[in-house]
Amino acid sequence: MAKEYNFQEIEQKWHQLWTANETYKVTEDKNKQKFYVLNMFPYPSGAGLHVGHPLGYIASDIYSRYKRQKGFNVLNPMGYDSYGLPAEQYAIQTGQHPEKTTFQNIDRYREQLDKIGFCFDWSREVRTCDPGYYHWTQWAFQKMFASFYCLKCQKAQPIEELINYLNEHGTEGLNVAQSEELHITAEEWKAMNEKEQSDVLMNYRIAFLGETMVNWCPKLGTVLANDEVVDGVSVRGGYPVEQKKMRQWCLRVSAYAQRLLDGLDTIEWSDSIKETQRNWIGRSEGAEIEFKIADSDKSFTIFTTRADTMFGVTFMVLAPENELVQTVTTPENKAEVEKYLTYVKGRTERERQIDHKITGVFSGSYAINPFTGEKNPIWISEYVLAGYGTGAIMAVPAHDSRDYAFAKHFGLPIIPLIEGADISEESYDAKEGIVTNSPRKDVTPYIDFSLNGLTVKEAIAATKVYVKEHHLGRVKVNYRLRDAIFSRQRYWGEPFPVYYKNDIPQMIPEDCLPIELPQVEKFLPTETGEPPLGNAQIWAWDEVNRKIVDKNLIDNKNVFPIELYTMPGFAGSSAYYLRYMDPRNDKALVSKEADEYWQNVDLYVGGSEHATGHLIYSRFWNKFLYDLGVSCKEEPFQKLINQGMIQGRSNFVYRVKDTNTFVSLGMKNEYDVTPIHVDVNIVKNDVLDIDAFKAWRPEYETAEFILEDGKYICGWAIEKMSKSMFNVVNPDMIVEKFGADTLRLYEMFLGPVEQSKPWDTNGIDGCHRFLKKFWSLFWDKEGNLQVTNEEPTAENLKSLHKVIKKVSADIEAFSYNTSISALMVACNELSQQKCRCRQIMEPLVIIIAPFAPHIAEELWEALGHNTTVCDAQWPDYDEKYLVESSVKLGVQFNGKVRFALDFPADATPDQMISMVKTAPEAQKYLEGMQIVKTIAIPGRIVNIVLKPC
RNA sequence: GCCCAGAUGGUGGAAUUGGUAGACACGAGGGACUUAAAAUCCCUUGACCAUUACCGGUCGUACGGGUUCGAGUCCCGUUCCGGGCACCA
Repeated sequence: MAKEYNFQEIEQKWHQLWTANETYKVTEDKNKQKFYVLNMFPYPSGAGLHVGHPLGYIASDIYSRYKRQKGFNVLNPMGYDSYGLPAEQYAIQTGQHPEKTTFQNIDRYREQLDKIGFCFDWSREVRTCDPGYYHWTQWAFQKMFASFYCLKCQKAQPIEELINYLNEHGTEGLNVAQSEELHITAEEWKAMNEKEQSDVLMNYRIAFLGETMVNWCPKLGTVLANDEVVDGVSVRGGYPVEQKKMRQWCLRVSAYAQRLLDGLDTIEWSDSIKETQRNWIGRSEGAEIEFKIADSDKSFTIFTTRADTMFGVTFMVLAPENELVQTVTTPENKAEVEKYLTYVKGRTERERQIDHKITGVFSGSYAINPFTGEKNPIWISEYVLAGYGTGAIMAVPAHDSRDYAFAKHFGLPIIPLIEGADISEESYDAKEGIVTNSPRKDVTPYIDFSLNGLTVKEAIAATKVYVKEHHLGRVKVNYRLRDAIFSRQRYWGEPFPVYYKNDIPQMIPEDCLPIELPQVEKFLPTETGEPPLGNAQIWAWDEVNRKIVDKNLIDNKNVFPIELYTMPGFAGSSAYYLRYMDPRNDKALVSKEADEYWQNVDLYVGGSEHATGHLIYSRFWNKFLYDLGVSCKEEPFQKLINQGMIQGRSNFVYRVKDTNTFVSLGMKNEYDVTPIHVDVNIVKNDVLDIDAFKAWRPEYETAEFILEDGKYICGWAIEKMSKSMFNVVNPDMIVEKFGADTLRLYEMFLGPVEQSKPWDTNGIDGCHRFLKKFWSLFWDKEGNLQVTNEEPTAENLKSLHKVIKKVSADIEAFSYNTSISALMVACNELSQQKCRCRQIMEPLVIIIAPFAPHIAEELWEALGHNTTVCDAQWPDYDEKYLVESSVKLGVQFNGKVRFALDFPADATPDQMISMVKTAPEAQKYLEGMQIVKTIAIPGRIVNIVLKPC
């Protein structure tokens, strides 16, 4: 009896040994080059790990193991993003503390992860809900509170510096990131009381309390960040979201907009994700130009990217929320304007986003074009957004499609400014062409400024210069990137280390951190509408004794209320990669030594759905820590691989209407049938297990079947993986049936890691079969190791070196499916060659180890090694074994292959051509023809171009 | 509407980046072993034509053009699918 591949025994054995020997524990080792591999840590949901999770983990595990064998000191940690809404929602429903369910879920995740054989260093595990961890989330928040962003030095600076500046100069000449432009003299600043000064500083702090329009989700009872809202509904739960003005903690992410944009050029991420981030940041260069309101001493500023179209402005538009609306509305128009504002208020964000109705109202006032002196009517319309630019625009209907639609609808004039542009049907928006009508001599015969004859691009530049020189406005860069709303009205999140003294927020001293999440009985908001933390009794700060005390002790002297908000989900996930470097440090987020050794993440693996959330926030967070000198690298994730989504592959059975008879796929068109989802776990290769089906549901017990070829073939469709479609595949079942090594191999063999693909177990047998074949290479019929010390043949060496070359290159390129193919080929070749030389087999075990570590360890041990295969050195290939003495090439005439010919490997192009000319097979093609041209590339191609004589 | 990435057998996918398209695997068909099943092994498998057999031929990488001795790969246009952004001035 041959020795069987008993994967269950093997895998269990090695899991135990790995744990016992701490095989995957890493320490900072200055003698070795570091390599940091990181997976986006999971949120431990109640549903457990599904087959989509391991995809990325396996890919990065292979890379980690490979790098380790290449001699790198590899950090490959894992942890849990363990604060979040689902656990809290579950707590509200069942009364179970979210910590309890979260920990249960974590245990289940760990169990599932362990089965797959990852090389995580679990001694470095972090959990975002652990006080030892969120200590540093709170700490970073306090640092942001204590900082402002200097635009001149493009860096976060201590707020004290700003205070000093205000003391000396007021806001005069201040070039910093701010919520709004303030004009305060040093004297005014110094005359302010504490509360007023605090409010002024909020305008500059990187973490600040802001009265802003927020996305309020009534159903979830909390505010949401922009990336948590899609199409006017919450990403989690899909509940409606409305705009509401609220006082919230915010992070001044927008201050870093330019650095976030520039940094993209220094990192190796996919073009599509960089593009997504660029869109999200939304940089646009333009100018702010001031328009005076006619018959008034007031004026307002608009933002435009098309300064060249100043001569085509025919009206102005204010956003309905713009503060100037009241000012510009004349008494005669007041009633109409009020009516319109009421209409706009009644429209939800979602409605405004979905249908773009052309609506608006004339305010009665006019604005004076600073170039031409023309009076343009000021309109109010919802198509202008309050949150972007200045909330006011100059309308150039000839060259902006929205202005055009508005002008047509309300019968406003349209003046073309570009030569040859046809604007009879639609506006000409392209930034191309030659400018004309600028100025129009009939309107402004006196102006000494002309754009006529310039291209649009030249005209934009010329206008900006003119605006600057004549103090009509300023050149301005706008970003769409908004500041992040940083507070949530929820329980299960990091508490803010903040208390309120006379309504002025104060930071709890750094040495008193962390402020631990208090226990509460109920997880819902309080009866008075306070956030859930309002239910906590022991939740007040005693300033004198420096500790948390009972709320009843609140007085106005030294006990104060603590912030009731908690931090959002992205707080904990924004700097976790730094914490893994030094996870148990209670003196700092990360020690200087650990940070300088591990630097940043070399390879980050995770889903692309985080492109505008986590991947922006953590870049921002890291840049801030970089400014502080905590992180030595400006970008946290050097290379990013986005694993594709795993979709579900659903199966259907077809029930004949009004019967309990099911008809096989091939004949369903002959009947009137209803497709019904069937559990994919009772279908194999689209063939239904009829007995299992009958047992699946009581109503199918008596089911009858119309078969084809004695089988019931199911239909299939690619759909989202979901319980209701019975297409969820759990990795545990695969591990049980085929082993972790097969699962690993198969998930990688499915296709490129970055591609989304349906989960389809149809091919899993092939991978399992390969492992069995591989296993049997090592054992003879009696179950003894058949590896010998024979000298390998040239053929053996060639097979081995070919596969080493291919697999090394493919792993570096994350092309795991092709490396597995190469391993399969090598296995077949060596099996055919009946190769059993140790010199061949040992390297083979080493290169299969990243993919199938359990079987590799077992064989490595059988080969007589008492070290782990993880530390076996990755073999180098030698080109000399791959060189052919002769190469068979197709000989082409006029680009068509006619016959094959053997060429010496070192033949020169000329020699190749003369060989072809003299080859007997060639004569019938050469006859009566003359050679026009010859092309020969050694090892590649030989082609002779002929034409008749 | 704008931007990005794609389209290759019955299926998942290869193709050294311009050099014999379809590696590898699944599925399917045929065969061997077996009382039988499982497992294992061998052969066939892009389409069409030709053929007793051998040797062959034509067409083929979404569609239409182009560059080239030669195009899945490069260029122009079209269609379709996926992703992102979207009254962003």
